[in-house]
Amino acid sequence: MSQDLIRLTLKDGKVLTVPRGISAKDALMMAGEDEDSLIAARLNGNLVDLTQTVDHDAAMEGLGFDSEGAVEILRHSAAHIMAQAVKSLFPNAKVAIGPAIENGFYYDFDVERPFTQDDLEKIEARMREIIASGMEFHRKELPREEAIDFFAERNEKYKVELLQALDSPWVSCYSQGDFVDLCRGPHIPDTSYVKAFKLTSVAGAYWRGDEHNPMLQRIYGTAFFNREALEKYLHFLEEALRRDHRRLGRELDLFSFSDEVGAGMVIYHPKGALLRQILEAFEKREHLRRGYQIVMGPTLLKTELWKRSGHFDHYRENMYFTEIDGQSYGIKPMNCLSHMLIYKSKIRSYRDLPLRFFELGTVHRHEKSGVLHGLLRVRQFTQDDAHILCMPEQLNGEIQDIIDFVIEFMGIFGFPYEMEISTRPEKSIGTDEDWDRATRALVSALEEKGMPFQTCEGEGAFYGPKIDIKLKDVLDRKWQCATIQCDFTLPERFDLNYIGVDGGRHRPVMVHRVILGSIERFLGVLVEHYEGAFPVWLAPVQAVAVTVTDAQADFARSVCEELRKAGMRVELDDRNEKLGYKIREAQMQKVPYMLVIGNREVAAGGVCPRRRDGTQLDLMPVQEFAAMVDKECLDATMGRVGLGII
RNA sequence: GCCGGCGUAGCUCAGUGGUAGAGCAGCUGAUUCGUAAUCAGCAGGUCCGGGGUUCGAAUCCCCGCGCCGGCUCCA
Repeated sequence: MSQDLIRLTLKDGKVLTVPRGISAKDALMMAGEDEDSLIAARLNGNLVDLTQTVDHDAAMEGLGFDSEGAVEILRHSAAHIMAQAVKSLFPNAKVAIGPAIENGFYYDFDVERPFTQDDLEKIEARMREIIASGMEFHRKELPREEAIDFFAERNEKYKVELLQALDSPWVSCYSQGDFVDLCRGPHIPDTSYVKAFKLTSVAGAYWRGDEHNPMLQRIYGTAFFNREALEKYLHFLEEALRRDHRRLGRELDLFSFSDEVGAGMVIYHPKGALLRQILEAFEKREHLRRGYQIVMGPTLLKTELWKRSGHFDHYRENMYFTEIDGQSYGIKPMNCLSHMLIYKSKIRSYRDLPLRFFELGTVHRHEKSGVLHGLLRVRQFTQDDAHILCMPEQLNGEIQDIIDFVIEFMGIFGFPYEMEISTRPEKSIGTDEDWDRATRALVSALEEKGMPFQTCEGEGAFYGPKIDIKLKDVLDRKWQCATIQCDFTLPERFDLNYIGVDGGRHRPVMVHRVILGSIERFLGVLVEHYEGAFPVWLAPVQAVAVTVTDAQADFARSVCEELRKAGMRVELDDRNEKLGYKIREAQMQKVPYMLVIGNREVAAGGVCPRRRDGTQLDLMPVQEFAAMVDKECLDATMGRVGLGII
């Protein structure tokens, strides 16, 4: 083969012989790719610009609009365009970093005054000009020192700082028009590829995320290859807004917050409290079925005890303290302490293990004011918390049981989920042997269950490795709820032990775990997931009886009474309003069943249920309706919950 | 905690220095009606709290509380 030819292996396995030094774009066009749909290329697995020249044999693949990673390249380029616009409007602005993120991009700027909404509009307008002019992105490689001089000259101290932290002697910069930015690339060929974008918000953000650093101004935006995709995304945002649990919580009269009470404290109204009671009743039954014992500990415990557990040293900032009779007490931020004391209340034998203590434990954590968010981030919340104390050889089985528990619950609520194992972090306690054994127990439990999982190296708690379960709601948003954590410190600090078969004392292994996590957060997620239209087994009000006129009130009352006796949660709407009005209201309250009661029903002595989705069922006796709803509840919960759980 | 925005009737919001408003919800009355809003009338406010500027503050300034969007933190 001639020296001037190289061989490119294409995605479909075909080999293309091309001149050495050809651009990625020309090579891909020779391979039959459509110029208009290409935005970048993959060379030996690495993303590169279309203008990249190829000097050696390689594997090559074109990146089209729909390819994985394509939209990230677009968004990153959009961030550059935004930075160019900002620099042209605010020449004194210093640029920091501007990556693509999930659903969009951002760029951080150091500016004299924060951006306003007006500024965003001006920036958007300038971006549109830049996009319309179709400026090409040019890559330039230069020695790092040269780049430092370049940016230092332009007073771009953040870029200089970034460059100084880099190891490589050569770096790359990209320019479009007069704007030059330090960047690894790749980028879209020219600015006109950004067919649809929007700047969404502006917020303060610390340089490198560290609160000791200066605060920069971050502008968020998003970009797409076509207008429809942007519209779809904006529609998704609207959808999320409609499902917002804070709004639905008010509209459905579930809960509220009050500035007189204080930030981050939930007030449950009757329907919200009922919903929570249903969840809790369900949980208690499920834990008892699985051999957990329900326990209850106090809210206030002496500070001395928090010192012994290590919470005082490691978690004090988040705790509330008070003084009673000259004694310092701390309000519990976790439930483990009394569980430790229950374990220690008598001598334990290996025959007693495993012990599984379950508590719907209400804890207080002093979260920073800026992070509070509806039910999802509060200062007082209740965990479905349990601590399992077992022999090391029982650990694997216990973990498997918990995983089964989680899987079953996620199935009942209709959530897909992902699992992650987090391993030993740098700052941690315990022997290597402990960590290995516990980590292996977690990994093998997941493997034996055939569960796929991700590994997050060094992300474990300082006291032990953990499995986190992230559920995904109907809008594909991820929420952390369940977590399974091994703990080497507490059994040690509280000197827990059991008498083994050999008659000697041994240290039990401890597992902290929650299934729903915080009941508050889980409720918030549930509200958003179902958009407030709870499945009938969870709905605080399962049916509303609606009279057509006053004449049916007595019969309607007797229907409600009968249904209540059967365990149904039912309300009566006998107000002097037109039927349509009452139906509309029940519909907006998302009640699963409406029982319209007019003269026909009175005469027949039965009900004609109407489902929330508008389907109309035939006349049936009241008892038959109750049996039907009971079955519906049981079917949705794998036979666990019927009528009358509360 | 930090940056920015915001706080007016139960809810959604108008009102930018000169007598606090609308729609929905509520109450009263009429209407007694068959599957997503009947009509009329009435009532409803420490304009988040405190301080200041001003002849006069919902409106301007300061402090605090709370909410929203982020950052950060998350044993």
